[in-house]
Amino acid sequence: MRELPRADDLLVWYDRHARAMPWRVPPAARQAGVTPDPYRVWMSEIMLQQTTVAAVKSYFETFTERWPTVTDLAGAADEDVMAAWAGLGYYARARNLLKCARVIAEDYGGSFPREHADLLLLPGVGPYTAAAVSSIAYDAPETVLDGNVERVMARIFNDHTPLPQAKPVFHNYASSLTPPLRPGDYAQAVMDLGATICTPKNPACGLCPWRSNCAAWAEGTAAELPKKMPKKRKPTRLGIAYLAKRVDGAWLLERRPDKGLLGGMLGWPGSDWGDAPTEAPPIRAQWKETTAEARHTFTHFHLRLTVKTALVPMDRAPDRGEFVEPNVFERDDLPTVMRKAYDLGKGS
DNA sequence: CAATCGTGGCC
DNA sequence: TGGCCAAGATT
Repeated sequence: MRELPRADDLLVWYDRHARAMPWRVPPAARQAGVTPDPYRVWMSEIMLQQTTVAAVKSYFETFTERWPTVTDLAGAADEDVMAAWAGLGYYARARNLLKCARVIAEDYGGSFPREHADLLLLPGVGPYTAAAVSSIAYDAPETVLDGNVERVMARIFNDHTPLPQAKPVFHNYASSLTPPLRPGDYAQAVMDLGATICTPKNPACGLCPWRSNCAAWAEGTAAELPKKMPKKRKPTRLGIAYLAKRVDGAWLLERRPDKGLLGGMLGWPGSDWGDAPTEAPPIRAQWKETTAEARHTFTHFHLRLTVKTALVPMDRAPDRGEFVEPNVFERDDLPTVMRKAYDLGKGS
């Protein structure tokens, strides 16, 4: 009978191999008494939802330099936060980030609650993030269950139950391994293990501190776990984006509604996105079609965006959207799909 | 509760 | 190229 893996063995590994990250207090400093800033822990966890560490780093630096405290962030203008988030994706996170900051500033006197149950009530904070903030920021013995931990548990216990069905069971596995001492470092250690050793493809089992306790290693099934439900294939949708440039260089843009795809972000006025998009120019003009189209893949569909451009006189009012002066317009305030359309149409 | 919600890197 | 994957939450 194989023994359960011990948290201590992982912590020893973590003390040696913890990756340096802008939001992380390294294990040595932590054990010397340095405590993490809950605001930075929360900020990083929101940004890291379904997003790679590499993609998050520069955004985290920008946000925390521009808004050093949750009170600063609470006082920011919506459009500034959305623009700063542009390119990172899943824009509901940015809207909820700001909502949450305002709740913390107004209802909690600027300090984050410690309890998992209280954190769970905050906008944009779900079971994972509540456990992450509670454990990492306050060293509470909560169990984090993210994609890394799911993979590690599936392998340690050689459980072939497909996700997401297996989630509750995997949480029980993870909970049974969570230690009362250094739970914050432990939470980060399991995730680091999943990110660097117990990887989705070609896991480096030879370097794993838990190898001798891993059922999948013993059975040779590590690489095929965790099992997942088959995914649907993505349909392709078509659309038209209208890039109107006024003779002074101002661009015609539109703020998208808060709900739905790219909610709250700036974008080019456009058609619907579907099988046969209907023409919907936002202003009367001589529209020209660019030769290439913008291709972009969202979570659940492919988009092929036809870009049309026009030059319009100063005195012509648009039916939709607002002109943004050239000294105010920033390409990088746009979500990626809109940047692609801009890159195709900016020269015309 | 299954569907929705971005993007970039990797193979 | 296209599917997979990443420190998930919301409805």
